[in-house]
Amino acid sequence: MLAGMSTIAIPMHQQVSDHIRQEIVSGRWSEGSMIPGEIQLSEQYGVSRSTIRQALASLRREGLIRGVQGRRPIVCKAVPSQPFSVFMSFSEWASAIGRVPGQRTVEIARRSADAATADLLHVAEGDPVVQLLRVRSLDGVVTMLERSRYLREVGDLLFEMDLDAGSIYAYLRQRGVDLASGRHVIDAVAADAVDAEHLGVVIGSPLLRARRTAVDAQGKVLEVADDRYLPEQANFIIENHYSANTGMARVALVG
Amino acid sequence: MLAGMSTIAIPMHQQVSDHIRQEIVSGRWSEGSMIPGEIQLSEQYGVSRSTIRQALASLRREGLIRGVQGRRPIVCKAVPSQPFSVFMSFSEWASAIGRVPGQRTVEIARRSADAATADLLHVAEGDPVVQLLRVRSLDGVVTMLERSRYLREVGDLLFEMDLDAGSIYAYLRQRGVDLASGRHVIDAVAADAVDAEHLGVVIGSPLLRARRTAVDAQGKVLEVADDRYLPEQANFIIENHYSANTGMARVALVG
DNA sequence: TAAGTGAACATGTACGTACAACATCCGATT
DNA sequence: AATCGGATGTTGTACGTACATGTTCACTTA
Repeated sequence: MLAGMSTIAIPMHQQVSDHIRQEIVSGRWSEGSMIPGEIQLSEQYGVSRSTIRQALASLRREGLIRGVQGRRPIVCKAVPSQPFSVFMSFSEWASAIGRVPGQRTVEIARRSADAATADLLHVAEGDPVVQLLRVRSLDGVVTMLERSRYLREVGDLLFEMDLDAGSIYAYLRQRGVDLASGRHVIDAVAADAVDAEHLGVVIGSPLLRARRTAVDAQGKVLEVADDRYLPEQANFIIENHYSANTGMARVALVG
Repeated sequence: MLAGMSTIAIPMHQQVSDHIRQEIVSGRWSEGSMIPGEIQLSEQYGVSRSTIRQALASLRREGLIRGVQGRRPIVCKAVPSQPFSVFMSFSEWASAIGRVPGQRTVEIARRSADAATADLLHVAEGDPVVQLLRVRSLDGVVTMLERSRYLREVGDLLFEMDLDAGSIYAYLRQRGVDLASGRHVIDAVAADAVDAEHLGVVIGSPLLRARRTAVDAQGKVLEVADDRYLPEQANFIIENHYSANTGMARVALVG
């Protein structure tokens, strides 16, 4: 039976999927091999087949297994998937890929929101917001220029922090600000004068832009950012599978 | 009741989710509003609550609705997730977002693989591959320049097809070629002479590049492509959540 | 007026049954 | 020997029940 059962109410199907996920990521169930059938799993875990199906549905969504009707599911080959915090935070990302993150804060300021910022942050035009401009590097190599704007109540915390020391994301979480989801809109832009100066390229050079929005559990927008990467230094990978839907889209712009 | 029911076996839950999806994308159920409860839907469609839940689960996965226990689900604002085929195929994508896809084939040729192509397609250098250069448009507006290279056995099928007519992806699937997963590596590049000519921009303009790899169920690489988008016409959106791992990553390049 | 309580409603979890559709393999027939 | 069936195993679909857990709102009470 399940090892980690405790008194707090963790749904059965989640306990099962967690357990199976362990089998997979630990490598005990190797890539490409078939996993036990639904009936066998239901006997093994002592739950109904419906519950097993619910658990397997999660794993399918995550892309860990896939299969077709009539055949037992097989373990997918590893996807280059990064957990939320790694994808949201430059510092945590750098650490996760074994590089040393660096940052130089060009400016931090509290000022009134212009129309565009107000719209993105869902505040009124003229409301105070905290604006941040940072150059970020990997192993000392300049990689990205970050323009962030924070909701005032969140941004004010940043004045108490040593911005060049560590991860803003980790700091905010420690202070009770919990980001729950994020959205990256990715396109390409030509470097403007500010980009050119800080990234060390000529004006007009192609940059990879990720416009980022960070949202808390209640759906309140806490941060919007415009990150511009040197395309030689970093890029984004999206991997998707026939059976597993992932949170990505290609969109067309009107006009 | 359901309008489009027919004799062929489309699962009930899919018919329901298709129907509800229509209500949403058509705007009849407006963004942010609550949708009917599960019980009410089950009476409306004449199916069990289990079936309704299965339908709603799909919509939740696609990001069209969201909700919490005890409260009726609400219609999400716009976009997020697209199914595999929509993300892999330009034509299916265009249709899904309500635009008319267009294409002009500049060249289709069978030639020997150069070193870079051979490496990506996992064939020997000099092996024959099928190479394709197409300009793709939305509603008649030039959007993307596609450079594809196909494994010979797959690419040969394309000579029998009217390339300017429809979706290669759909055609290949019909011919028994089933793509199972894909990978997009996204960055920015400056337009070269070929890009400039076909996309109507000046050399050096920033373009959004997606280097695409399509793989079948056995893990064999069938197609590699270099798609260059006008950043004003299309971009990529990645949405991720604290709890759900999705198949995306930001990577750093060495050297 | 403000806070608290509970009924009504809604979704989440878990069980169960029955049958349909598909894959695989083995044996019989050609 | 090759092909065609059918048995068997497996997942997909659809139904149903029961109870747990969470939200909302109207009404009661302090």
